[in-house]
Amino acid sequence: MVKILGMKRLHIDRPLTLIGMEDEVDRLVAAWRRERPDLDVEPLEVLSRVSRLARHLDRARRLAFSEHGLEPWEFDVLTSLRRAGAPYQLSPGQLLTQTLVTSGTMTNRIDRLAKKGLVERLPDPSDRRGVLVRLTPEGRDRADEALAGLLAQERAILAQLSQSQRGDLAGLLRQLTAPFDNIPG
Amino acid sequence: MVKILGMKRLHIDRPLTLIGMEDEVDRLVAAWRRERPDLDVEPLEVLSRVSRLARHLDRARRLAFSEHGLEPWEFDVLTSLRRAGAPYQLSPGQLLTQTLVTSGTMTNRIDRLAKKGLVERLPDPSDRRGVLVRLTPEGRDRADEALAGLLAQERAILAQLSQSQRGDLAGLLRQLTAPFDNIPG
DNA sequence: CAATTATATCTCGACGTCAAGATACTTGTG
DNA sequence: CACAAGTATCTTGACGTCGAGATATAATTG
Repeated sequence: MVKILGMKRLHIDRPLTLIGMEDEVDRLVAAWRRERPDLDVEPLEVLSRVSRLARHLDRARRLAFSEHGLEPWEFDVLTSLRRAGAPYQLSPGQLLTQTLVTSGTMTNRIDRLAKKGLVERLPDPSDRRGVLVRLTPEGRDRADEALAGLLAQERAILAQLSQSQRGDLAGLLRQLTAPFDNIPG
Repeated sequence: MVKILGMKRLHIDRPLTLIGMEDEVDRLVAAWRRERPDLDVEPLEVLSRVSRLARHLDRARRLAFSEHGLEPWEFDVLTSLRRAGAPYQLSPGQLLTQTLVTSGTMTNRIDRLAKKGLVERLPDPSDRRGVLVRLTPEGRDRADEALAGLLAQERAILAQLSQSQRGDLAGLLRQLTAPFDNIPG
């Protein structure tokens, strides 16, 4: 790599063959530096990796869940209810905020889960506009099984990192997500 | 927090009020530890944050791009071509692997971009099955503008971290993405 | 060189999501 | 208490994606 005196090149040359492997984002960043040497594309080093990794995780999860006959979106809803604790019920509105989807989507999801017998809709006794969505016993079991499978898969992916690296990574990511999660982003 | 002797509790108590803010995943993990104290949910600390952050980034990007009259998927395709360098052309197949979508989706995307005059389809002179997708001058300009906007936004998000933290984060993420990007995941 | 297999792209129908608006109920105000 | 504003959920239509299969061309093999 060419050294350019006086130019802000804050990233450090890494001997990739020793420390780790090159990834798609390294290639992407190199391409931008070639095509747009006037731009500082350092942000992509972090945020493009986040997006791409998320994409890969989606695919991997889809696979893991299919072994339990669940779609990712089904898992999201069922586990939100499961986490709520007995009696495993939340309003559609509470489910919205947890799953980051719109209300139309959630109505549709609840419909389909109810048809499969994994949740049931109950009238909210304290607000007649409202509804409560409750996990059925089968829904609860399916959620628990799928969670165990997911964790096994995720542990395998994270085996790339040491325990302390995982802690560091979680901490750094928290710093980035906290503004979104706390300020109504 | 309760201390449980003899139990593997590898995460470290952090004084959140001093070091940073709690995020949605902290709440999620706390809920699981309450509902399923038998499970080790540590993997979620990293990978759920990756997924949720990616989701937030999608939304933020959508906003940034809309100022330039582009959708995120349009940006993905246009910038893939832009990065390729002059004459800014790639086959649909090359675009597939860069954007992680299926061939049916890419056909559709190219159709729509061509209708907007941002790309054009040319026959591949060396393979009559093939097609080349080429950026138009306007397509190139739009890609460059949108990229500048995106980088500005991402820099703002990353201002949460110091320079060295950004470097650390990029490195840790690379270790996780490299297996997906190199082994045909 | 014919037959087979592989590759590149496109077509098409099903599906999930979103955004905007509709409906029904509740809360706050005077 | 009446009325306006707010809230919770559902409905609807447009849209983008996927996945399986179709078509056309290339590469391989005997």
